[in-house]
Amino acid sequence: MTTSRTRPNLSQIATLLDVSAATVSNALSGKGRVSEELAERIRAKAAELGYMPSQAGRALRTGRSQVLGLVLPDIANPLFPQIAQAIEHAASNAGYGVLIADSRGDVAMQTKAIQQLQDRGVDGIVIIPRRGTRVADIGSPVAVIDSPSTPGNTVSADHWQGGQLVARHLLDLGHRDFLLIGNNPASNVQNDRIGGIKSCLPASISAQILWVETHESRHGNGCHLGLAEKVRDGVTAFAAVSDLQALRALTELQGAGVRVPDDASVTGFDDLIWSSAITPALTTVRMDMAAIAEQAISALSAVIEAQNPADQVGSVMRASMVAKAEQPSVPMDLVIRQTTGPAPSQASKTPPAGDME
Amino acid sequence: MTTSRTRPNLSQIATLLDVSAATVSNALSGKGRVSEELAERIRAKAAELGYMPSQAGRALRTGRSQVLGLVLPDIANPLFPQIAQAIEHAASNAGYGVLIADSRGDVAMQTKAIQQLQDRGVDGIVIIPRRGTRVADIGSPVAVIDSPSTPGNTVSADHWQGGQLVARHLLDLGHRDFLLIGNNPASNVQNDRIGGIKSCLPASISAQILWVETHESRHGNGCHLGLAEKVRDGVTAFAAVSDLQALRALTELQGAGVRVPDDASVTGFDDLIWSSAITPALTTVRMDMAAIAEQAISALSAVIEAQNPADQVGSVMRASMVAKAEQPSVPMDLVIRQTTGPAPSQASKTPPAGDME
DNA sequence: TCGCTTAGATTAATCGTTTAATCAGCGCTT
DNA sequence: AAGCGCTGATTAAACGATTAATCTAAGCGA
Repeated sequence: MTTSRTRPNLSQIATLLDVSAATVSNALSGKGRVSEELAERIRAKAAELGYMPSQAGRALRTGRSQVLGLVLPDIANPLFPQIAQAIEHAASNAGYGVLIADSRGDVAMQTKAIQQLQDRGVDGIVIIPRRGTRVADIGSPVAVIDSPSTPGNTVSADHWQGGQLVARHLLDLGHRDFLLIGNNPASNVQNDRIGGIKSCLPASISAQILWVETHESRHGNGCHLGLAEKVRDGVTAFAAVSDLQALRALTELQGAGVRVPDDASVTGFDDLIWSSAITPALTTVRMDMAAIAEQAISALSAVIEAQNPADQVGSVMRASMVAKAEQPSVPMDLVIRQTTGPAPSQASKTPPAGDME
Repeated sequence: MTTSRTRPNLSQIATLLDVSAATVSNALSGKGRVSEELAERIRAKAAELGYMPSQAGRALRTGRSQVLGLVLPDIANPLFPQIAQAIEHAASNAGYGVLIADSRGDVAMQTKAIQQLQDRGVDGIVIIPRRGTRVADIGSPVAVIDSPSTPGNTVSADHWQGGQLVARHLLDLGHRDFLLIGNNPASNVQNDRIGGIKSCLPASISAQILWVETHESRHGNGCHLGLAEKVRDGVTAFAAVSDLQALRALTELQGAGVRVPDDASVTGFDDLIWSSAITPALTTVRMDMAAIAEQAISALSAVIEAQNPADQVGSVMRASMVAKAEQPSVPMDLVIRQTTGPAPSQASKTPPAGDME
């Protein structure tokens, strides 16, 4: 009942077993030379007391905190849950904790966030850069998750191939008139996705591109995208570069009386949480975040372990600290749900208004 | 150019200034007795070298890691970005880092996640419990964010009052026939919201409740909720307990040809990221996460500072470690957008099919 | 001038772990 | 029998910051 709840430490185990603290340390870490018999007794006692090494003590001695930083340019990103979950899981499996940093959407603060993480003594940093941003050499091991076409990228989904998945799926359904919906043309990720789609479309296929941010900067935030008019012009396939845009497209079309998928098909990217909850459920392309996180963490810990902790981080001989993954490009998966269907027959190219039920 | 990039430490500053390390420590922390003149010189030198105290060294000595744990039952929760951002910001202002823990939706793993955080030496834990879950005494300072009606709650939004906001808004618009859409009846938060709504509705008002999970367990996942039929039966106001359900309702209604907000109004809760991006933009109730996080963190750090680090955490005299906030209940804000409008006139109670444009 | 207080600094111990260096036996070889 | 090599353990020195205890003058009143 009156169990002393002080976390046990090495020397407590040591005195209890009448050995030295060093021996206990050696026994538990498997290093040094300890007889198997004694090692077993030590392990037993440690387990009995529920011993857990003090991170602070260990960190001080080894110079390793066993903590990674995770920085996203905009933590409000709807993908954040997926990313954080995957990174946390992979990191935890590798023995690391994950410290989050927020730059609140401010590009300048990204540097400050990184700085803060370093001040807290993280061993490395996983960074998902804001679109277009290059990550400079920050003096810590770092893994970059962006897009395969970004220089300095460690690992990411194969957005291009994801785009091809979308294109082929829609092509197979008979669609011949596309509208590609992107948000911001400065994004590598979005450009890859769009590039992938276009790479699969024969020259005979019509494919316009609509950049939402550009459009909004002219017509105001939350303005109509004029998608119903596009349908009247013959567009039957709306391929958005993110589920967010796809949802916007879907609701705008539905509100205008265009039936999805009967009159037009809609696809997205990322499989955000609500994509399967809406009516009709969204056809989308999912990235294998678990695999990506796995690659990122293992590449990152390789860099961390490679660098000598006693290293003065001097001028010479400092290899780049940005991690390179074994498999830098992870395939995406097409998730076919209900917003995609066969292209409407040519005859009813202009869908009748008021057609319902 | 060949600047030694080793992080400077106290003794480096000390030897450089020909004083003792203790004096440097005292000068920088403002404790102890140091002449103002010397203190100034020390601060200057520290700034010049970009000195940052080693967290490991400090943690070892003081027993404080300056790190908080954040545990959510399900990190995939779409509210997570908002929460994480707010908590991180408040914690950062209070000098804490935030370590995330994921229990991957598994209730049993929640305990393990907490354990892991403690092993990493966090000073305290912020926990948003899974619906219905009680947080047992975990032996660390803890702040609980759930609902005001939850025993042991530290701080949360005033979900009841939020519900009242919704009810009054819809009442003002002339609605007299409500359908309340919840997800799971075991959730304190959802019950509070629904309770708040109902508390404002006179007895003359019809208000049914639809629990989505219960409904789905009978009709399969992603099934139709039969909302269009409800409209035919006279319902004009759909008040969902979360934006996720509201979105589902909205798309189902739109798909069935019900015009929102002309034929029916829809409201949600939480103001999730996409709520303003859809057409029509969703009327919802937002919680003031910044204020909530602020309260949680300040209450938590009060508990942390109150406990004696040298405390053996023995049997006696251990006050409860769950933090109590000054203002445990933070008002919510109604965000009126486009999914709510005046109730349709009695005459057109049954909306004509195919009415459009 | 002595003694006392006090400002301003230093000493040294401590937190818990790791690890290089050392040491004590013991069995074997030559 | 002296010396060598090996095993299984111990010693002691870090890592970097904090802080209680101590020390040294200087200032001041009596």
